Amino acid sequence: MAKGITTRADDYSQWYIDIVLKADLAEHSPVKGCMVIKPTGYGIWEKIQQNLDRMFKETGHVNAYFPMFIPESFLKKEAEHVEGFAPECAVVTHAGGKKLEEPLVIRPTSETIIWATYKNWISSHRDLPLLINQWANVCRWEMRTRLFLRTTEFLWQEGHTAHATHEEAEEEAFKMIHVYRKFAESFLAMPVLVGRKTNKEKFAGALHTYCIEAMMQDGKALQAGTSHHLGQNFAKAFDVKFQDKNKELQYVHATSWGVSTRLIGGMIMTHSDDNGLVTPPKLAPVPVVFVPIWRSEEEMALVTNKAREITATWDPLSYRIDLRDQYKPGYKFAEWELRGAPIRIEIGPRDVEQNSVVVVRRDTGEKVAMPAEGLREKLDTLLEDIQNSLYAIAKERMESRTYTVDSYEEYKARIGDGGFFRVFLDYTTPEAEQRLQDETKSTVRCIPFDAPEEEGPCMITGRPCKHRVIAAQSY
RNA sequence: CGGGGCGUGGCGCAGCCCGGUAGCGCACCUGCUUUGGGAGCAGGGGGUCGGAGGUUCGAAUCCUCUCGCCCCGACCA
Repeated sequence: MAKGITTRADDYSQWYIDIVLKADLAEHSPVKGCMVIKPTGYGIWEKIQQNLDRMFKETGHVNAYFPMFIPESFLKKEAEHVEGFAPECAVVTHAGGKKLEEPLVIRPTSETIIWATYKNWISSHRDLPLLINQWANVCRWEMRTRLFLRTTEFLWQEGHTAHATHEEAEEEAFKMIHVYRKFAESFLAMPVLVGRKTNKEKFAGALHTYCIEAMMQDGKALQAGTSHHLGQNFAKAFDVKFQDKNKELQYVHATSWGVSTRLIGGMIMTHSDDNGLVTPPKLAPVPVVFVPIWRSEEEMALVTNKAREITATWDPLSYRIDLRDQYKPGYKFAEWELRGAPIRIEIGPRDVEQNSVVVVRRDTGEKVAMPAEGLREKLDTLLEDIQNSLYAIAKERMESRTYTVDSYEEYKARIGDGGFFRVFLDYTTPEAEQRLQDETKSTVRCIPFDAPEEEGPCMITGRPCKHRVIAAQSY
């Protein structure tokens, strides 16, 4: 067992904290709720950025950057929006040694500053659609924080688009939640449910919110990404109009969508084990690490030269040779395991002699000898196997822990054990949802897109429902 | 905001009850031996104990106030 890591069975929450700290992903900063993301953690974020950014650009979006300071009055322009964010905003009242005329809010999200700007960018239907994304930090003063899952300041991307019609905006919001789904599945190896939030759970200021929800190893749900159809709410608040083909002035239709460093928390809680971090190969900053083994200077030269020879034509970012000589091989094995490197390669004098290496996969611990010839191809296959296997295991877990329940009594009895519950729940008014939250500390996570038509009585109010929703405890 | 915990070399902790001028492990530096699952020995450097005030000949230790962080619950990506 790894040193100093609480087991999941013992205390899941403490296990998570131990992983983050011991795998050297992040540490607490001097300010409450803030964290320093260390190179190992940031390397994962960079992989997330690179791959998502590509997906955004492939779907026609471009990047820009808007400032983090927002005039306080901007926030107040959209009533629902203000209400949603006011309590968690950090406000700058002094700068340059004096009190500011108007306080500046540190962005909790950028809708307001962006729509104030779009007003000047949009005048004709020819300016639409406007498809912009930004990578940024935002700040939300939460009561309770957790490393990566909920920090006072966090990194994210926020897409903000403007469209000529309701239908186009709807299509965009729908398209982007599917980009997130695809990213979660193929890069994070994290299966997700795709669906719509209830009115109670939707973004303040949106017509509706789409989401992807993942299940962590303890059975709790994690909202991993959201996409909002904002309708004309912000266009009206910031007076953003365009002239259509019929020379009519129209308010534009908007969307916004985002994922954050929370994804790293999701990745950890989906795949890691009691020995440390497990990183899906596609997000691993160092997918393959060589640990050379030697007893003398001669052996060191022999072994490291062999490792260099094997990797001569490889992408330098696809592997690392751990040449540190202050640590013994055993220490390095344990350390790379703790840090989640998907594949470790042990290479010592015996291997050099046989022109082979020992390959160890992080997820299963399986250890096999492989010939040095054609190693790269074998590793690529193995990395793919690991990626697929992680996904398959997570998917199996999510499916086996999704239950169909009809009675509220049964729900109350079982919700504490975790899992997703397919239930009839009337979300057309807040009543049932409120009771659910008060009585079971769980919420409706989403109305899945693929929920089949199925009639039944709400398990709380008895009112008729047309399909089931997913309820669960969540992070 | 409520409950719990903590603040002492970089990290983790002991010392506090019964005041006497700071100790242990890890890490770090030097040297030698080691190196296929978290090396060993020897030598060495580094802190005035979260902050302020008070009691006292003397405070990490006692008293008062204060600041901060973490964890658990009520709000949220």
